[in-house]
This record gives sequence, structure tokens and C-alpha cells, in this order.
Amino acid sequence: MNKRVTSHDVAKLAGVSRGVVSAVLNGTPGIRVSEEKRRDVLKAIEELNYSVDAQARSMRTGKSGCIAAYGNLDNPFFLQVLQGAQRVCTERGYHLLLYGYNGLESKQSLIALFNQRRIDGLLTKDVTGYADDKWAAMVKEAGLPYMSVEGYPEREDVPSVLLDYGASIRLALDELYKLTGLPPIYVELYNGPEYAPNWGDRHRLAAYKDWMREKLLPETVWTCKADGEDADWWDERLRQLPRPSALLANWSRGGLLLYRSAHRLNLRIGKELYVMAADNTMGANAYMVPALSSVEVPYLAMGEAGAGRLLDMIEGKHPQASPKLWVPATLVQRESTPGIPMVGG
Amino acid sequence: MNKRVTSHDVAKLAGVSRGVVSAVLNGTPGIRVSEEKRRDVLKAIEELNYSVDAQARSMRTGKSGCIAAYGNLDNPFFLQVLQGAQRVCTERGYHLLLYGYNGLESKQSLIALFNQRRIDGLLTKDVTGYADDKWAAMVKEAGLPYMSVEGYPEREDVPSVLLDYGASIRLALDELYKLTGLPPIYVELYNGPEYAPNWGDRHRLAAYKDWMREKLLPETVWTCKADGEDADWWDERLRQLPRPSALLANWSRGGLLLYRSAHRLNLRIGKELYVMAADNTMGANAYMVPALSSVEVPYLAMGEAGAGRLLDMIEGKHPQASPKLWVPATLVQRESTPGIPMVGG
DNA sequence: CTGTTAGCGCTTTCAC
DNA sequence: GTGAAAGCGCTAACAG
Repeated sequence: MNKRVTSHDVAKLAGVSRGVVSAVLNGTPGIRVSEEKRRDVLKAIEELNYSVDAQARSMRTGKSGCIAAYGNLDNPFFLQVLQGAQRVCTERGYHLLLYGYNGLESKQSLIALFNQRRIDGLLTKDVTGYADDKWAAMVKEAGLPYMSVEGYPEREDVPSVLLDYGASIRLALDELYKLTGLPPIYVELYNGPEYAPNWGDRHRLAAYKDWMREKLLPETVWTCKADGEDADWWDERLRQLPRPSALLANWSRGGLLLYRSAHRLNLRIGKELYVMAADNTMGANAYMVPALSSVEVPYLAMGEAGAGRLLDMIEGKHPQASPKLWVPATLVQRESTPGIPMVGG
Repeated sequence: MNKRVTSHDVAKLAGVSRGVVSAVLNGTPGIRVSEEKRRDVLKAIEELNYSVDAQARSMRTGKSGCIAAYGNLDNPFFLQVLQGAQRVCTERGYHLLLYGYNGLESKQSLIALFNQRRIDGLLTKDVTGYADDKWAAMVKEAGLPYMSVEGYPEREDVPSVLLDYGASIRLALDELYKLTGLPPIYVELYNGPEYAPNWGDRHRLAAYKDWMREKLLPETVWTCKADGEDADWWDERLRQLPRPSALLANWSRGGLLLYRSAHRLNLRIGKELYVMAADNTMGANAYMVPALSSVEVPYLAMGEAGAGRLLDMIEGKHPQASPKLWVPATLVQRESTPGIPMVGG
């Protein structure tokens, strides 16, 4: 049985007391240790191949050095949020615990994690516009440092990082109009049996209407269920469209349905029909033929920003003026809209 | 300042000693506690809203209750592995720490994590056929329980869960041939400037050749660089093809290049050209128009299996006969191959 | 400025 | 069967 190497062993070998070892390791402020001893300590650590016991340290300090990320593991974009969060954690010496929808009351158990001192804070990736007042209250009561990505747009007291949907639609329309000179048709998909747009989609639609009014262009909105493709409905609409026409879909899935209809009608996207999507939820825009232009949510940046702010909260750093952080979408021009030759790659 | 509720407080309130509290919480074997006291303890825990301190427990037991998952956070399929691993961890009371390629020697630091007692084991998602003897040696020396997903196919001493590539190709060919009656052409993409197929692709190609020989069909293999699309090359080949023809691409990207060429030539996939892919690396097969049939790697199942085995190792459970676990691919029939009406959804 | 020491909260062994 | 007590390895407060 090999006993673990402890700071005690290091101290003995280096001929100092354990406090000094700790001080060297943590750079404890307000405790000076001579250059010579510091070297001795470092040498002893090297020699014994010593590692601090993270559990023991955490127990002593009451900080786990971990945050939890929670989100829908079926959603590929969650991975980008994770990537951003992970990067920030590594930079700042934290560790990222991963949790996902697993059934039941798993969100509850995240608060338990905090009570168990397993995490110092929590980052959740929520669906756009998500808000759960009961949950927010529980978090607050537990005193759990918390940050949401894409949730709680309307609760000024809950910290979150959000996409500016209005701005993203304006960005898309500006570009589409500049490229085609055509009045864009807005294709609005929705989930579920009833038309019940979420927060993001309400803002998108409003932005479309405002923009069109501003430009004195005629609004055209097609509203359609996302699931259960009604091929005839789409084909009929596309058939009646002047050629060329420009369309902006609130979701990339709308782009897909347009592609399918165009495929049936033998209409050529990017030539007779210009299409742009206001998101890239499927993650497939680049792989569609022709590739689908879109404004995309910068999930990675949101993950970074979210984790960064969360760690600031945990460390009690300079509290932000507002707990809300708004980030802009990114326009990605592909083949489904008339191309302007790129300059310089 | 609110002091933390400890097992001491619980013991006091329940009128028992701390050992009993611990025994109730952990169901310690070989320590019986009367039903009455057990209830008292549970009541006290409830009343005081007590949670065990995970750090303190870990420190005492020397087990962190965490495993680390490491992989390429740019790869959407890693998320499926994570999902599988996460599910198993939750089931078995473990926690999953996430790490990713972050630059530098980050893999080294995973071993440090173990030395710091932050993790009890490690699961890595490697690229197909990956093997790094130096790393394997370091892991072994550290005594770190380790499991790779898709790595070390040829090292019998390194535990990993692997896809049977040969079987996946045979599955695809069987289906394609059954549907079309045509001798499938094999389209083999490769990365990098030189043709240097990896372990998986060598097995795939060999399986194709064997299968064709077995069926006494003429082999046709198109070999092509994955990056830098040579449109003329593709168009020329497709032009000369009899209609209809059947093609199997080793990567879904090959499917994409076929689609693009077909698009240029106005050839209809699923009618004049039947295409199947032997993977779904881009994650876009279902979104292509028409949707691309493929055999897919069951990453979620691999994550589950990998994590499960890893936890078994950690807990010293029934050591497996072989550290290798082979899983079969899944055939997903879509529109790019002639459809057989599905029965019962 | 350096070294000693008292716990952090838990589990488990050991007497009773 | 129950209760006391000995640490796990670390850090921070406090003497020297």
C-alpha cells in the first residue's frame, strides 16, 4: 500500500513547515517566503511528484472550484455553449460539470449540488425566451450564483446572456434587400398545434414588420406549422411566386421546407428563389445544396460570456450595472442568396 | 454569518451520534440501526435541510465520485457520447467533468486531475483508430482508470469501445444491393494531401472488396481528396455513369460532393442516382435534399457503454474478459435510396 | 517574518 | 448495537 504524498512530506523534505508549502503553492497574499525556501519547496514537490488534494483544499476553503452547465444534450448547439464555458473555466482555473435533461426533477438536483458544495455556480442553456419564476425564486433562496443563456429576457433581476433577435432580423433583411432589391417574404414556422410564437419569434416578426414599414415595402408573412409537412401548401405558394423572389425564414427548418418544395417544382434556389434563414438550429445550413445563408446565434461567444460573468459573480468581482448581456448575431452569406465575390478569402 | 448545518447538528437533534447519521445516509453495510432512530435521523435531516458536504466525504473516502470526459468540442457527435456518459453517471451517482481540446498539453493535465483526486477515471472520445502509445503508458503508470471511445483498436491492453466498420459496410452494401440490384460503386474520400486512409477506412475498403468478390460483382472505387472540391472531376465521372447507378460513400461528405455534382448536372438523386453514406459525420444527412441514407455510428450507445465500463473498472467490478467492446452501426434508410414503404411508422 | 496549530465535515475503527 | 475519537490533507489564524 503506497501512502499518498502530502504537503507534510514536502515540508519535511524541504525543511520547512506545512504552512510555507501552502503559501508557495497558493501565493497566499500577505505571506512572504524567502527565495531560497521557495526553491527548496518547489524542488521537493518535483522530487516527490506531489499534487495537492483538491478535495482537502476545497473542504478547507469551502469553494469547489467547479461550476455546472445544464442544458439539452440533444441540441448540438449546446455543445458550442459548453465549449465556450469550458474554455473560460480552464483559463480561470475552474472545472465544468455537465448535466442534462435526464427526466424528472433534475433541475432541482442542481440546487442540491450547490448545497453539497459540489459546485460554486450554475450556467443553464435555456430555450429562447424561457422563464420559470419558481425556479428563479428557488435559486435566489439557495443563494446559488446563477446565469442563464437565452433565458429570462424579461426578468431584469435574473442574469442572462441574450441574443438581440430584432437586430438579427434587421441584419438579414438589410443584406437580402441589398443583394436582391426584392421585398423579402417572411416565412414563420411554429411548433405545436397552435400558433404560439415564443419570445424570440415575436421579436423577429415585429422587427420584420417595422423594417418593411420603414422601407415602405409590402409585408408578406407566411405562417406555417413546423412539423407535418404539407407539401401541397408549399408547392402552391411557391408556384404563384414571381421569379425571382426573396424569402427569409425565421428558422432554418423553414429553409429546408422551401428547398423541398423547390426540389419538387424544379425551381433553382439561389437563381430563381433567394432564401435566407434567421437561425441555424439544425446545424445543417452549410451542408444544404445549395448552402443556405443565415444569421446565426454565436453560441460559443454566449457560453464564454455567460461563464465569464458567472465566475465574476462567484468571485464577487465588480458587479455589472445590468445582469443582462446582449450579443449580436452573425451573418453568414452562402449560396442560397446571390453572391458577391469575397475579397481576400 | 450562517454556519453550515453539519452531521453533528443532525446527530444532536436526532439524539444519536454522528456515526449513526453517516450510517443512515450511506447504508453502511455491517452496521444496523434501529428503525426508530433511522426515522429520527431522517426527520432531523429534513428539518435542518441538511446536505452532506461532498468535499468532506470525498476527502475521507478518497473517491471524488467524478469522471472526466475529454474530446473534441468542435465535433457535434461528441455531444452524443457525452449524453450517453452523462446518463450513466447520473444513474450510478457519479458526476461528469468536461474537458476539451484547448491547446497545449491539456491531455497531460487530465492525469494531473487524477493525482489531485479530482476524478476517479477518464473517458476520451478519440478519432477513429487513434492510438498514442506514450499516452497509454502514462495512463497506466498513473494508475488512472481509463476508457477510450473509438481509439486503440489494435491495443488489446487498452480498454475501448469501437465500431465494427467492416460490419457497417456490409450492412450498407446488403441494403443498397437489395434495393437496387446494382453493383455499388465505392466512393472513398480522404483527408490531407496524400492518400493515407485511417484504420476505419482501411477496414471499410477491405470490407467493400470482400463483399463484391463474394457476390462476384465488379469492384469500382473512386478515390478523392475530401477538401478542395474538383467539380470537373466529379461531373465527368457522374456524366459517364449509367443511369441508374448506386454509390456508397465512406463519408457523408462524399455524399455531399455527389449531390453537388448531381445538382450541377441536373441529375436526380434517389431516381437516377442512388446514394448511401457510411457515416454521418457532418450530422446533416437528414437535412439534405433528398435526405441521405446512411449507416451511422451509435455514439450515444458508445458513450453509455464506455462510461458504464469505466465505472465498473473504478468500482472494481467483475473485470471483463476483453477490454474491447464492439458495437454495430445502425442503418438509416432515407430518400437517397429507393424507398420501401415503412410498416407501422 | 516564520512556524505551529486548530480545525473544515466526514467516515470508520475501536472500545463499550 | 451504540458512542467516542482518530484522522483524511489542507489552509489560515495566531503565536513566537
